[in-house]
Amino acid sequence: MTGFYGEHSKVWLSVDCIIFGFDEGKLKILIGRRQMDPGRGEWSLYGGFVRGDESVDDAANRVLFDLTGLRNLYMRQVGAFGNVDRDPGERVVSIAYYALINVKDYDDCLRKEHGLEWVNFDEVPSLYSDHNEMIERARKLMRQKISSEPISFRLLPSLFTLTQLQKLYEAVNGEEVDKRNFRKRIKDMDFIEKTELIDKTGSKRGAFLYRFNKRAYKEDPNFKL
Amino acid sequence: MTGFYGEHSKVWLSVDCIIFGFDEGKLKILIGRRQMDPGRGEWSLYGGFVRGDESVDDAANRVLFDLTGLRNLYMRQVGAFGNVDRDPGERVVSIAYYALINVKDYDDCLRKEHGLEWVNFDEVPSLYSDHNEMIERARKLMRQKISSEPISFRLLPSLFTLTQLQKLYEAVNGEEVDKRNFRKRIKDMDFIEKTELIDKTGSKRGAFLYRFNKRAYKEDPNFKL
DNA sequence: CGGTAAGGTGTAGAAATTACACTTTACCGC
DNA sequence: GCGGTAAAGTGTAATTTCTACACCTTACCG
Repeated sequence: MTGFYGEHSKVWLSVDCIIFGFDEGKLKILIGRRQMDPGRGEWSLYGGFVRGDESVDDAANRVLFDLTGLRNLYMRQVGAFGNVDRDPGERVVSIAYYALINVKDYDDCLRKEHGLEWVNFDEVPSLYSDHNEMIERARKLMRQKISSEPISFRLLPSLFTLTQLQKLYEAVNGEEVDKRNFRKRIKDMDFIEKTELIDKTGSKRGAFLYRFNKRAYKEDPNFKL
Repeated sequence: MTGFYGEHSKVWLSVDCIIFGFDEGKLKILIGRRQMDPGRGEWSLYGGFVRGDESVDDAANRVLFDLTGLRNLYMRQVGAFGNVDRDPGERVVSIAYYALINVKDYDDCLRKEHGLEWVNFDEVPSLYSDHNEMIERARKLMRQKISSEPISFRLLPSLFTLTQLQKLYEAVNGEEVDKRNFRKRIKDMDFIEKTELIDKTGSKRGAFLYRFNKRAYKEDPNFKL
């Protein structure tokens, strides 16, 4: 309520994206070598500046689309990072977002064009500026959400096996869970539907493929894993 | 990583504070009449602009101190609010913070000087711009935190009765809890210490006063309410 | 000195969570 | 074609946690 509109308080605003993927039983994020000064060449999250004619959320969506060619990704704000010297050049305040994508949906050429790499979340190198802090906070938030809302399916193909789903939870939470207890909980959620299809890539025997039924979830949104 | 430093992407940055208090068995927040254009006269959160030489967190702390005269308040970021037209005048992106204070610690003269009022959380009027959204998100976050971390004591005097503590939880969660079950959970937490002091203001009989022992909590940080 | 209003206390049933081990299946290599 | 292998799939009992529930105590007040 106090304050004033004055040039001296203007800042550049950017968004930075923590893009989670899940592959080969590991939680991954997308990082690349920074292609601008300051910090050129350092490992970094992918980001962009907020334009004058778009909301901060829109900016994040734009940056994500630019990067992945995908719309309607699951995306949530992590928060604002606003230390004075967080950008060695100018004052830039950044709003971090995390997003979930199915690695298979992401065109690998596009990834290479942007010079990005999937790296295991727990082998992330030292990143530019405060980006390590951002990813830590993103992971905490994602971990909370993934156990109370059905967002895990955003990290998997639309058809998945229970073993895949379980490994995903184990990767995110960093601890193993009992197979039978896990599957018991799955059975309680009718919106996780067993199909007649079988995946043979993961085992000789083959495993039933399951599917998340969004409509059924909306009617009885009781998710807990 | 893409992007550029360009004047057209600069914005004003402000902080807005959701200040929670607890009094007479109700959860309250501080709001006032906006004293500047645009929106002069509307109910509003208390806020301020981020200066060039301070971090966003520092700005929130400064604004809180300016308002309350208190340091080291419990404060957490709610998030960035960045719709293009959220401020009817200029483009202003705001970072919301919530803080917890013990109403008794807050000098009432200071409150009046700033033209602020304590209002019951569930009777908050329509506020300026997106401030209602901010307080809703703040409450969700606070509610989560208060059940897993010992921050409730920030809303109470350093000596409090179990009934006070229980009423606080009931107010925040919006549902009543069983007295015996509540007290059972308290007994499990050794860092909530019974003193020999008795409060006679709340009842004829008098109730024992309790105290939060921070040091003991650190040794065994198991909080759950 | 009786009424009143808040403080304080324990137990039993229900529900949720955890621990735990063996059989099935299909492919692969010999 | 047969044994080895590696993942899929399945149920029960013990423990723990959560929930429901009612009565006596105390000190002030009129």
